[in-house]
Amino acid sequence: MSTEGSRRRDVTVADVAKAAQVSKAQAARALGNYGAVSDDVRERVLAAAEELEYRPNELARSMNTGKSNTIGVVVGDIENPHFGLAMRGITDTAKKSGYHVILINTDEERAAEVDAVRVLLDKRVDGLIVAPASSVHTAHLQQLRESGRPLVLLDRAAEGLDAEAFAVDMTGISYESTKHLLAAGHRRIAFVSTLTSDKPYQEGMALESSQIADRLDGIRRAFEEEGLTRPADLVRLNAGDAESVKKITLELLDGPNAATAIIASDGLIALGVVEAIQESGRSIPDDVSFLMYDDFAWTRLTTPPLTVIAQPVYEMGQAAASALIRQIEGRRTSAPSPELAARLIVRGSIGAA
Amino acid sequence: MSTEGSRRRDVTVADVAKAAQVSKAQAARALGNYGAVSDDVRERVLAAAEELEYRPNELARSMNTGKSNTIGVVVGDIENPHFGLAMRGITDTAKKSGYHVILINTDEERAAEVDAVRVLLDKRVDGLIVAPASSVHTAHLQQLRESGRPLVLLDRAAEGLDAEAFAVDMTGISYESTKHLLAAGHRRIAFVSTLTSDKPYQEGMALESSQIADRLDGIRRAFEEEGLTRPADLVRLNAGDAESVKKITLELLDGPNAATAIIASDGLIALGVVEAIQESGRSIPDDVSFLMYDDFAWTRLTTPPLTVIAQPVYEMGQAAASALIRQIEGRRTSAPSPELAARLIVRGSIGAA
DNA sequence: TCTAGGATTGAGACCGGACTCACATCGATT
DNA sequence: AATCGATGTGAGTCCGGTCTCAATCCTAGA
Repeated sequence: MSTEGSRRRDVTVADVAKAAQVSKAQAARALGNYGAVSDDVRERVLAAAEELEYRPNELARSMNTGKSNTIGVVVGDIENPHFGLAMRGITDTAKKSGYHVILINTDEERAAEVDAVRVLLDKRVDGLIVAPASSVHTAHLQQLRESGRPLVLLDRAAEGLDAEAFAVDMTGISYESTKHLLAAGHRRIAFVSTLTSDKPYQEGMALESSQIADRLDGIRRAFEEEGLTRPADLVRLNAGDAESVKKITLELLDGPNAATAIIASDGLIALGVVEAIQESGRSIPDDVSFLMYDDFAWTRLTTPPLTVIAQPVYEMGQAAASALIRQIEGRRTSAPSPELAARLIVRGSIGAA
Repeated sequence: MSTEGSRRRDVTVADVAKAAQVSKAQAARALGNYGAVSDDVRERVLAAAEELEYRPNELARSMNTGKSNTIGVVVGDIENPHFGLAMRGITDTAKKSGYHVILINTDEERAAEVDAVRVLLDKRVDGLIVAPASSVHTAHLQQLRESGRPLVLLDRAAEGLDAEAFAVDMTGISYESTKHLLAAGHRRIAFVSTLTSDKPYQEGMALESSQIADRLDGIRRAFEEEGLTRPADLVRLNAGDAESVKKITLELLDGPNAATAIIASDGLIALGVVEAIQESGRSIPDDVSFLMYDDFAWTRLTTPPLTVIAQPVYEMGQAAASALIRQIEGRRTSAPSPELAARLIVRGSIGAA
């Protein structure tokens, strides 16, 4: 109907060659800028290419160079600003080196992740950046590793997997910030995470996420160092959607053994927790203290502004991308990976217990 | 050093064929599930494929089917949650139809956008979703359109470009919310946008962005309907980074002709404006009223919660993706595009002038 | 028993580039 | 004038699939 005379076939080197009256091989050389080509031929070919609006088919090129100049990124949820920012770091870095990025979202589901990795491999990406949904079930990544394709991990480590991981030292920062809470007199410190789990949390339980495990570890160590025991009943998992976050928050604040401080494991949870606190008529930090991971700009705008754990997310993305590209191009580590340290930014959401 | 015996060549149909003792053609048929294949052969081939862990090379497949099952997405800034959410809508929808997504960031620079489009075309994506940096300079999109490749626009329209655009009716919602402000007694209403421009805004000036133009149009209409004139001096462009946003905000609030209400054109600007207002010791809505575009969760957490214009961003992404896929697959419009209406959510940031 | 017509099958072309190899061409060397 | 190495050049292969085409195999109907 509106298709202007059937989508015309793409212009190929052969077409250019014919127009320039040279062999396909010569045209390819002139276009690809390799081999020996006389000035005369080069000019004619380039002119013809211009004239015909020739554009190389990257697919064909990839096929026999074996390089697609594309890296695959697998994350749990691009809607989460944490990943949005990391993604920005990745794409910026990739672009600088001439790589492009294919993004796949997994909704933090392992099956989707397995599938994503396979799909990207089938598309022959040059390497992958994965934020693994699980730090334990990593068979698919292990396999990927063995196939020889470059892989780096983002945000989380994976057990027994020989791959560079770009994440901050969670145990350390968690320890440090728990100390901060303890110093303010808090003992009933709650931790709320999206991490899914069949059973409620209990001491010593194995966790799917290294990140969460490390954070809990940091908390425990801080408590122990003071000769105290971390209240395991205040560790809450499965805070999937806003509804469950709110429900959990209210539970934590209820009863004689209520929490006096809550740590939100990420920005999405933080929103739910703070909203639930406000809706229940309580105030931060008078009724309950609050600490969250990730320093989003909006955390400065609430009353009071929120005390947060800032992670260099953009830099993590950058670092992951450059490390991956380095691997792809077979270069040995040039510069040691940058620091990637998290830090506690004290604002107004933590008060005395 | 650790490369386990040189990255082994990929397994191809030819390998599978040999293992199954059939011709390459038969193996391909069994694997690709087309043509006629006897049960016996099919079984042997499938078994051999399994055994050898055969995985088809999508690049090769794409090359002679002419389909890459990939769509390209070009946005200004994936770090902006607005696009993060839209992206989520796009990837979710794409996945359902078996498409994958290549993302390119342009930093809202036209040159980068032109380049992005070309690159995606070279990669032979099946179609593109573009959030055009400019609604005026659209030669590259025009060209794309003429090449016959499916294209849909996201978030913004482009002048004289025959392509479906998925965006809300900006003029309408802008008109409506300005009425709301006027009803509260505001006359000095400011509008702050990132849109870059050589000259400061002045009445009747042509703008690069249809989106902003429409919003200003809505504001103007609302004023005119009341027999008033929209104060053009309060329209501020070039609010690029947080610094300039703050500077502009302070300017707007200063002097005898200060603004009594500020409209922030997007979430990033909103953060800067609100922060500047707070830092200058003023309060919302007592000293100045505030309205912003996009209903992010954090807008409910500030004191007071912010009055916003909610856009169905996720749905816009979904709609854009399904429309594009429909085009790619040559189907005629089945369902009419969903509504995509923005709405004013009144919370506490608008008071009497 | 013979045969038409569908089911199977293998050889090979093809997609669009990159690249190998053998064969000129040509000015410089001796 | 014969020789040599450095270009130039075109024919043709290859990458890993899809797909056409002609040949072969079967089986039911006559």
